[in-house]
Amino acid sequence: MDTRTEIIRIGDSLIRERGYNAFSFSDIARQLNIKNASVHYHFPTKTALGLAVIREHFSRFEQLKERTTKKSPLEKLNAFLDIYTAAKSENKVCIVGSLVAELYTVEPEIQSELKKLANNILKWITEVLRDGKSDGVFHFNINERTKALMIITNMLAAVQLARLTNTQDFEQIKENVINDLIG
Amino acid sequence: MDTRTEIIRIGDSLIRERGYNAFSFSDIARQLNIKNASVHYHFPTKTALGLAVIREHFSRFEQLKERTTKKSPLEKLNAFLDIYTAAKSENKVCIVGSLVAELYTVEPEIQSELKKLANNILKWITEVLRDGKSDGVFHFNINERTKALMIITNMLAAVQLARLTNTQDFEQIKENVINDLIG
DNA sequence: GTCTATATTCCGATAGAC
DNA sequence: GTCTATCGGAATATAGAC
Repeated sequence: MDTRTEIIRIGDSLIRERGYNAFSFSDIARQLNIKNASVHYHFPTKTALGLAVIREHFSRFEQLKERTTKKSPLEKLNAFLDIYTAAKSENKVCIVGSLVAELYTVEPEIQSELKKLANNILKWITEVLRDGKSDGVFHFNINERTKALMIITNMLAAVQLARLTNTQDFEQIKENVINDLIG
Repeated sequence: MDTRTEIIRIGDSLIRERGYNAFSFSDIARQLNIKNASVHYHFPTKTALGLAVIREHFSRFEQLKERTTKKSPLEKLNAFLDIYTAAKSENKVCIVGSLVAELYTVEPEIQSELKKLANNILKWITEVLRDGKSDGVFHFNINERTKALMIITNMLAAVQLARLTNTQDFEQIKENVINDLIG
């Protein structure tokens, strides 16, 4: 794999495990057995790397949407929830939940890119819920956007809380999100 | 107010607004018109200050519990939700949601104190839900601990997401948490 | 309890050789 | 594309005067 891609992968990992302000180019260099300055060749500034990391998540989310276009709303939702299961298994939080805590310390470009990502996700989940409801598969009596917010907040904070309470709590929350919707 | 208390107040504010790794003793000194070294007189290390901030929240939570001992479960829950409303009004996140994102960058004492706080909150909300259910005021069909987790994750992430999506989203989530329980 | 001064370390970033 | 070397700045922390 090329160095640029590896840098993004490690950067993402460090941000979601330790936070944006806690990682340095040296951390990445060390893991790749190259020098600090070499990382700067690929990403002149930390902001440039931060943007690339968010855009990687953007791209993966677009792929998830494409991959599931012809699937059922339930399958779509499950594909989305799997993102958090993967994060939890590595004891990482999601990119939104990580960067939002440090939002006012990062440059405006990163802030606005993160907002775009969060709103993009919210919009898609809202549509999935609407479709699932008209199919008669999902059951809820509030507007779709609010229901989407309830589910996203459950999952986003579930991976965060999993670091502090019981390991099984994450699975309990995830299971309940689905059961509440289809039960 | 004495300097020590002021330092805790400003430290808490900075942690919840910008994150633990993004604030410095100089930030606090500047706001108090004193010098870096004077802050170190009150708190020899950043870890000592971080611990004091968490313990301040611990103490406030204990006060909330005492203050509401004779109140109804619904009033207790509302008092708890008000913590997040207050945070949201200042565009801050809650102390747990802030520090958990940087958990693996802080010293073990802070990690363990934060775990104690989170589990203490979870335990109390679980009991409040159990009481409200036996009173016939709260309605839900899953175990109390899981329901408590659902509510806490909703609120914890609601203040975080409020930084990225619409301002009204927080109120929508809060309203739905209550309605879902009593409706 | 606050100050000046300073030690140490680390970080983001750049210049220029290879 | 990676290296060595280095700059400027900021952070945590301490010593010692007032």
